[in-house]
Amino acid sequence: MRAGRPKAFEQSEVLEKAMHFFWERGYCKPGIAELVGHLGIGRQSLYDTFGSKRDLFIKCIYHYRATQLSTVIRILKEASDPLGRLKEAVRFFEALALDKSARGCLVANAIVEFGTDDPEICALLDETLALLEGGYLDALRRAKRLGQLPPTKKPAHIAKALTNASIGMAVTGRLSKDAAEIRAACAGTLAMLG
Amino acid sequence: MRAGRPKAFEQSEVLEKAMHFFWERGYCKPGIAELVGHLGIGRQSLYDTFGSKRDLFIKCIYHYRATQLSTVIRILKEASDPLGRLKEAVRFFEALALDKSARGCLVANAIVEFGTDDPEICALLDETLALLEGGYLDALRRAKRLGQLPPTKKPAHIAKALTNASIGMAVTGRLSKDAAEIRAACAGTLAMLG
DNA sequence: ACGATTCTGGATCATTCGTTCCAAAATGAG
DNA sequence: CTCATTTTGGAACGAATGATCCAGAATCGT
Repeated sequence: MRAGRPKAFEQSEVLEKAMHFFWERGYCKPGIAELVGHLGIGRQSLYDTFGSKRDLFIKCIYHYRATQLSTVIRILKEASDPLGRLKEAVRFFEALALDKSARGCLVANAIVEFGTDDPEICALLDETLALLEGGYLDALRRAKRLGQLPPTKKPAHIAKALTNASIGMAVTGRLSKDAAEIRAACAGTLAMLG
Repeated sequence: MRAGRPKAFEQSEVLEKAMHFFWERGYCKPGIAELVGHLGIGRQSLYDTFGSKRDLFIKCIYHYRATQLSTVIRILKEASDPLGRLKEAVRFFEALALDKSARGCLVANAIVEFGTDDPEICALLDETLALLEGGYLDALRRAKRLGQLPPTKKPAHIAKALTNASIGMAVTGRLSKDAAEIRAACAGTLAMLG
């Protein structure tokens, strides 16, 4: 097997950079030139490796799921102290909103930006959101079984409401608000659990 | 005072159409041609009357505030039964999310789309959100005074959390989800009040 | 050295962007 | 009618869009 010049970059590293780029700058606004400038590879290498801008973006959503969202879900699936895990997860989104870069959440941003006119991406985003909701639901059910949750609360409802509030915090995080305001919103949200 | 051909359109009617257009299609994606096609006036009339695309969008935010957001705030400021008003307001955003057109909320959409790179629009959106939060806070304080709210709940926190959840519902509404799912999320959110 | 593979960036593509210029048509008041 | 004003849309602007082609340099295995 003859072989030529080796790849000068790690595909996964570039994907990581691309994810952070779209996360912060959005999909529609920045052009290819700006994107390439942030990736550290040539324009043609980009098209050869990842296909179109849209293809790359879809790969970034999967990467976001695997590297960012998965950490919240891992927290929620831990066996001990499910109520504590729930608070921890909400605090994760609080941290998102507190972040100075005001990136929000890649998935939430994409939901808004793509609207309904790209069914494939839309379905992918919906599916991604369902993963988070599933994590919440799992922890809520265990919390209820342990008596950590008032018996009147319905896990299915709260799971959806927490997912919803998480998205809200991600969007709120795009405005650069006082840390105190964000913490207050988070504290209010946790009132759902008591 | 000599005068010529009269204006063939009502400025406020065109503004209304423009608002609905940006609401549904976003700001960045659609071009001027598509916009003009929906307004029913000529391209040059658009620039003469409203200035640039960005100028028009800012006017649309004000219009949205005056025609859409104001109805929620009016509900929240009604004197009687503040807890009922709060539920009514949350149900307003539930209706937003249930809407088949999947428009979400113009303000929430704009927050995501503009990120941090347009300080003027950003400040306007922040200010607009504060109006909603103020409405929630007002009703919450009155509810607490009337004993409709558990004394442990802090109106300032809940007001921010409800604002946050409202944004979340607006974003969730951009995905076309089952009505049942949206109603469940809404029901869970209302658990904050009990 | 040779062939194979990859990287890079300039040139180029058609398209679209927001915007401006302009000229013709329309319609009012004096 | 005349003049002022407004509407309309074609033409054009420079800039930017996403994407492709291509040539040259780089770097591997043989």
